[in-house]
Amino acid sequence: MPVTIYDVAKAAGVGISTVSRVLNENSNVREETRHRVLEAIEALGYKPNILARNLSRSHVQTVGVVLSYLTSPFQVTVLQGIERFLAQAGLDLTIFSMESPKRQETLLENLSHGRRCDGLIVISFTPQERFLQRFQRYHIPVVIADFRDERIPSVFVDNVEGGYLATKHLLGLGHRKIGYILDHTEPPNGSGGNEPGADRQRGYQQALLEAGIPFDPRLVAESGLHSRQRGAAAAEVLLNRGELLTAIFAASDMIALGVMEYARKKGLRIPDDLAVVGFDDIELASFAGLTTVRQPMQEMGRQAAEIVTWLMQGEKVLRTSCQLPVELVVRDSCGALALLERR
Amino acid sequence: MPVTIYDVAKAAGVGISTVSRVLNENSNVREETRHRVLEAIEALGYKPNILARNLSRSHVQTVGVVLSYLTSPFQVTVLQGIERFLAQAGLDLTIFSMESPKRQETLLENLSHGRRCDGLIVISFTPQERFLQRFQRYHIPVVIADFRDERIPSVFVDNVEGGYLATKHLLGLGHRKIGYILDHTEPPNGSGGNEPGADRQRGYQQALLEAGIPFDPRLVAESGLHSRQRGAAAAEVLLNRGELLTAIFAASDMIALGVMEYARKKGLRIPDDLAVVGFDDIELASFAGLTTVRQPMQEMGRQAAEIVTWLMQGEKVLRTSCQLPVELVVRDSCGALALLERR
DNA sequence: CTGTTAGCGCTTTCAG
DNA sequence: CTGAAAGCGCTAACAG
Repeated sequence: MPVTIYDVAKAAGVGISTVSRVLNENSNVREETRHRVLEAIEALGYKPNILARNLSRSHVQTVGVVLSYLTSPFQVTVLQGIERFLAQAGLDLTIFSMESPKRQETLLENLSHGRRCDGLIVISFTPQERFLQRFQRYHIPVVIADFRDERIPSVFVDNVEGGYLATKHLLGLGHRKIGYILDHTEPPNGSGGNEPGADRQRGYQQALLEAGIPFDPRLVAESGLHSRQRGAAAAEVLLNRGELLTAIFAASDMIALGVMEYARKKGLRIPDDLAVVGFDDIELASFAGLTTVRQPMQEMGRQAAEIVTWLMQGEKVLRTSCQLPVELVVRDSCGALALLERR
Repeated sequence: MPVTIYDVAKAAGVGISTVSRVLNENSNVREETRHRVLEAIEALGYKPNILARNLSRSHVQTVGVVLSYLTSPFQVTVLQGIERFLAQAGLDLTIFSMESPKRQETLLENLSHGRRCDGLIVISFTPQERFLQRFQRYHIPVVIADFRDERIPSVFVDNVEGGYLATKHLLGLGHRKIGYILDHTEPPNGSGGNEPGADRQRGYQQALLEAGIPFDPRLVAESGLHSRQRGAAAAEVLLNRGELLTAIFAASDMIALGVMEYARKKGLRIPDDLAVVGFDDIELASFAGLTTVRQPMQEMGRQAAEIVTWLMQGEKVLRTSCQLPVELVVRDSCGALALLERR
């Protein structure tokens, strides 16, 4: 039923390889022949069968994106950047969501020899060594977004700087007791790389240090996840430890939003009673009037996508890591009012 | 280099078709033979080549999802439901984002004969007839989520009911001048189906009618898109038409959020000066304290996914449309206070 | 420049 | 139950 390359060849009075040549824009075809083939293609409404082409070329014109949650606005925004780039590069994008660590295992297991995609982008985590090796054996390039890993190409921001900026800002407003909430210190699976949350804490501590304020571990809490619920819970823990915080820096906007909700529930006014700074600058942050550290999420995705495509074409990428800038975005959640009151 | 079915056959001392049989769990294999093959597979670490399998079976074990914006929390949530179902069904999910109408054309054009996926789910719009025909010719089932179209299987909610519920609620609080903001009345491309925004308006009008309030077209505005910016702009238009609205019902939470932002900017207190009701119940709505009409977004995706997979297996789906329930979720954005003040 | 001929690795009749 | 053989539709040497 479907028209194949043979039909076209016959109709054009040429061999199939010639048809193949014009299909693949191979130059070695006389203009006239080429024309005849094109006409036959047009006349028959021929469309090459991708499946056959894939088998023959042994690739699938697809890059996979592995992310933990489709519920994370941050990750989805990175995904957007990836999608845009891939779309205009003519590559398909298939997504793999690994909601549980166990699922992550089986997922990477499959992907690493399944040839379901020619390249892979993982967001916000780094695969275990054994998977990395397997991907390498199968020549499937992997690049990481939002996570720094020396072993493979990664695109990330300067998290230390981000944490520093946020804390510095709070300090500048007169705050002395500043809490910090991160997702988790240790990566869920014990692989290499630098956890963004931990890096941001470094920046936080550095700013404190410069301001001559001793670091107090009782002012930091872990939320586990980047969710409002967890953020609120962590805020509760922090605020009930007996230390009188006047500000909280959260490792993500989602956590910060949770902090804001908790504060609201407890009748704490923001920023008067509690200043809050987030991280990421997801769309919601502007609605909530949240001061935050902006990451170029889309750009992060775009770059990651660009790098995999290079790698997929066999190009050696020297600059194996790519650091993007962060930027403080000041909004209402830590008004200058706080400054006056506290001095 | 990679181990093929031939290697396994040789190692197990059988023919390749036997290996194929055990691979595909075909019953006609003696238990002992089967065992031997399994061992060979294990020993060699054999993994079937998906590309070859795809060509042979002529399918790709993938379903495509076409959506307009990855920026829409609503669509992403539906996507989540789809992803969950597909993952456990062992199917891959590739996403196609058509940010512009022109891109939609080329996308569907390609998809419809590219055999890049075995089934398709489109979110919030309906493809033009010619594409539908082509998909049918190529036996690629298509199902729609969040849009009703008689021509193909669709999963949607009772939008009229939703609009009715929202308006009724406002009416019950004592509001008489209730505005309505929808995205657009006419579908971007002139294809069939019922626009949700228009249906919700029907419910709105019906509630008004029952309350004996004449419908005033000056109280409805179009935002064009489901975005905060557009929502705010529409609110401005509405609020400056000279009618003294006390409440606005928005066709989506994003629009409602925009309304809230605009109100905030203008110093209007919510709900005291202006009550707001949204639609969807995206995660943000609860943060914003927005009263809204909840759609079972994940479930919508799940059902759509379930239906395509049935169709892909060649099953005839009789019940070509599936309507899910909506539910009013009351939060602060239209407090009962309004009732007292206005009476 | 162009046609012939092997594969790509698996599924699937069709005989035994 | 099992093996041989014929595709699936295209790409890519390899000869002309």
